[in-house]
Amino acid sequence: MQESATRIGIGDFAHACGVTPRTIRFYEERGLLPSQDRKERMNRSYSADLVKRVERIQQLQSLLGWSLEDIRQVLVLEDQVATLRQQYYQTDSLQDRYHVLQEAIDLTTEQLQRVNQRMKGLVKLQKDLEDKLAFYQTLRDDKKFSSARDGAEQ
Amino acid sequence: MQESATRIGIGDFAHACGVTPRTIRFYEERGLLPSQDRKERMNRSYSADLVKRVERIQQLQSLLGWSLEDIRQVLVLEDQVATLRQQYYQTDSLQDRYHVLQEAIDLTTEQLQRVNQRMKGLVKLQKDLEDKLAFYQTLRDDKKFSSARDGAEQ
DNA sequence: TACATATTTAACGTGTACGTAAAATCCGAA
DNA sequence: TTCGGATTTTACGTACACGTTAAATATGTA
Repeated sequence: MQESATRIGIGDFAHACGVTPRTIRFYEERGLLPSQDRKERMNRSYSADLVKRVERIQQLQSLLGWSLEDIRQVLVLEDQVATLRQQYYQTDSLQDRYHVLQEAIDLTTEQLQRVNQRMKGLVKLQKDLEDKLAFYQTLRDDKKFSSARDGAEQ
Repeated sequence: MQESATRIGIGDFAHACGVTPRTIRFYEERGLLPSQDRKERMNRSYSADLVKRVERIQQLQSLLGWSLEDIRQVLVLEDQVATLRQQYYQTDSLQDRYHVLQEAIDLTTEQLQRVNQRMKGLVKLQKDLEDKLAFYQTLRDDKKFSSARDGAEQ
């Protein structure tokens, strides 16, 4: 029964998220952030815990290269599960609960697969780069090059 | 002294790369693929080993989320080093060789840092997803839910 | 209550990475 | 040599993820 926690304006909120207000409104427009029911032209306000949600959006965007629509679908399902968790035993349809959970599991599994695929690619790329780096360094420190470098130093 | 190896048209080449001819021309236009010196309206032709280059472009694009301009800079430097490797001991300026190598090393190091950063993020995301998945599965397989599920099964 | 500053909606603009269409031209097989 | 499909250049179009501007309105402070 707490009074509404400290809520901040879109400027401070966006700054806390490391984005611009435009981005926040854009996310709301695309259904990634909850659209508040505010009276005509009333200003938006945010609780600080929503920052995590924006950070998660950026995470999925930069790390997995997903579109905002992809991300929205993930968030929607996560929200459903969160709701389910709150209403734990009071939910009307038990079948619905089960199905939402199953959907969440399927989606999360798919996400994990994508993550693992990326991981594989990244590991390969990492190895390639390390090999390349070692090769360059070998060339650089090669005696024939060292002598050249000596010549280059003054 | 081999005669020019089997060269293929842009259609087959693009297909081998898993992209469209438009993409190939676009990459050439942006300096990611060598612009061939062909007479007026002569058709482009490609040797199959160039496929690797396009695959590398896609790799950096999808795994690191780099822009084509970023990728171009990397490729240009790699090309310089490759050239250097060919001319190994016949290069005019030894200082130039050293500087190109040093640039390549710096750039590769920077790439590695970016890769490692992404890797960290991915590992974190992976862990989050695994935890989430386990949580969902626990909820689903919870006895209170199992009984609900039993009710749902006809 | 006056005022400075922040926020609002609406609309158009931007950069990236291509897609698509059209008309001319090229190239290889018959 | 002729013909049909592939390729050429040119140019406009598109999807995404915001940026920018402008005019009106809201909000916090003196």
